[in-house]
Amino acid sequence: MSPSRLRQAAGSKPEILRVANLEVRPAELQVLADGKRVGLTVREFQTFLVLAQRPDRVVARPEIYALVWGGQMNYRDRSVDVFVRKVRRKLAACAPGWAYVHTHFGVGYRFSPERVTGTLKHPSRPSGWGPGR
Amino acid sequence: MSPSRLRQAAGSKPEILRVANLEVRPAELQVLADGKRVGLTVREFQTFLVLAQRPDRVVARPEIYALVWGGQMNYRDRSVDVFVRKVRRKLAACAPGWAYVHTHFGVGYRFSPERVTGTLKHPSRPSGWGPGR
DNA sequence: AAATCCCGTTCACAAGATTTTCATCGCCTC
DNA sequence: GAGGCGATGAAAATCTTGTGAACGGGATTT
Repeated sequence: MSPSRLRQAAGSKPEILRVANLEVRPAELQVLADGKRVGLTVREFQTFLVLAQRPDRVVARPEIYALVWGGQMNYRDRSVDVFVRKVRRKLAACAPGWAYVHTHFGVGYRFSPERVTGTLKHPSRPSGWGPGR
Repeated sequence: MSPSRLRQAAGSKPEILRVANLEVRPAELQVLADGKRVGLTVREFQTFLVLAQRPDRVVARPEIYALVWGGQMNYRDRSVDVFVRKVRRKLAACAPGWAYVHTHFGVGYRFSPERVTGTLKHPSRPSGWGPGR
């Protein structure tokens, strides 16, 4: 996938987003957690933005793929997973005690900032939640 | 691109800028580091000024290009990179131990004076960072 | 007018980062 | 408990940026 188409999509929604302890700046491809700059790469930022712009909604994997990479996702393409993981890791490093991206088994991911109590095996997991849209 | 349009843009913000050990004089197209004048050429100065006037902000390559050269940047035009390098070199020569222009992979550059610890291979690189203006 | 000098552009290649692809392990559903 | 799906870590493939140097035009000097 050419990286050019990606960048333009990045600037499509210039509005700055503020949720919980986060500040997302589409124009600068930057995310701040507690004021600290989370060093997301362009692709990572894109993936995160798609979710952050749809808070509390479960976004299906193919939809995320289509929005970030464009085109249709191949049956077992793991790109989305890999990037969600990278984003999670970096966010966790900047803001321990927070969980932002939740997994919906068999469907996709959902963005909703949550404080994390103690030591959870996985960054997050839902329980009751209907599909997005 | 004609060099005339360039010069006028240079004088657009006559205010003298002082940051860290630098003094930037738009009116004279001069930059002083620790009082010593860094011999920047017009183009070099222009490139540097665009960044220096936007401290701590990541400025995209195309934006830099548009401001200095005017017009749209071709997909793989390396002009900006080349001039950033020239500026870096001259600044480094006048003020060792300082890093001013930082690279943001896939995006562009950011100006923020920083002391450099020991021997770094590259002039600079980003990672985590405080909020940009 | 010819020789130089200075500066902006463009190349080619090396060095670095990021994105993609694989293989494996563990958890979730049925 | 079996099979499917997601989480991970790491290697492989790509794409960007850093550099040094060559090329050319224009201005200046001799």
